[in-house]
Amino acid sequence: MISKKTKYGLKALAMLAKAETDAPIQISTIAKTENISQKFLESILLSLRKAGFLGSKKGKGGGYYLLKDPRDITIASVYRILEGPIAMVPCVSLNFYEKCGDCPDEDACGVHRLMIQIRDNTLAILENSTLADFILPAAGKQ
Amino acid sequence: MISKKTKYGLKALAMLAKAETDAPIQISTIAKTENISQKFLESILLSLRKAGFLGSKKGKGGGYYLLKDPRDITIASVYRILEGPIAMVPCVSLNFYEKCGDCPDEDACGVHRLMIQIRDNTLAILENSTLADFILPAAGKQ
DNA sequence: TAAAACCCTATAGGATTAATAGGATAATAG
DNA sequence: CTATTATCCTATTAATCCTATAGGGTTTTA
Repeated sequence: MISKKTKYGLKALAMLAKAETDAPIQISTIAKTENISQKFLESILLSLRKAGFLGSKKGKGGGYYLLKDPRDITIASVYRILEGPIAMVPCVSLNFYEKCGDCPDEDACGVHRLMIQIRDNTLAILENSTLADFILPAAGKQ
Repeated sequence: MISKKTKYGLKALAMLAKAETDAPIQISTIAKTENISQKFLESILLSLRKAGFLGSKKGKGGGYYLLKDPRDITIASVYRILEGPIAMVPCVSLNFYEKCGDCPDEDACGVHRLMIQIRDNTLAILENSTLADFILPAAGKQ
């Protein structure tokens, strides 16, 4: 299960991607449309901006806008920013690796081997899904 | 990321599957071998027994043992018992469905559609992985 | 210069996780 | 029959994480 933070982040990104305009959209607009607590959404969009997905404009007429083509924003990359590791256990994470406290020998650990398989399969899905998949009706990929 | 509960449960099941004997193995033995808090492991094995995966024997010479063939215990089923839903959001969960608080129309929600795809792909992996995959060296499936 | 809108930090309440404690119950060995 | 072994079960706790809120600061535009 992903956190609401990640879910809200994805919904916000989807809305920005659908907009198809370069004009910034305000936090309050997104919050109302998607039924998200505005203050909570603020912190989420801030993270996404610092991660390089979003640009922002301050002052009257300001707001947030996408910096990249939706096809170049993978779900995997958003997931890592908002949710953290994609792997099920730290000892098989590529980007957030941590050694197991228990388990002296990773190569001898059956759980470890299985988790690597699951990680690779999951990654294949998340790396191949992009924001663009939100917009189009669920047709095949181009 | 899965909880330690699920990870410990999988390690314990893997150890029981490897044992290849009908003789019960004691909690203390599993806890020491796998470096798991014994009391914590107790509650985990209890859940797995109630779920029908394990049998137990009390008293001297007692312990836990597998009730099924390792090939008939899918990772998905263990995951659901110890961790909960496999889906990333409740509104696409098959076994633990819950309607979104936000999001009035599920069919119109881009996140919803994507999460269904991810769920189906993840399920395909977890339903096709079994305890038996822990035992054999990572060779191809039979 | 006033209003709009993002920027940033802190914090609080609640839920969940991980572990511990302590005993009750059942089975076996001698 | 009794002592020992080992599971069974409930309750509690400490720590962490999640979600949300508060409250102002800063920048931009009209």
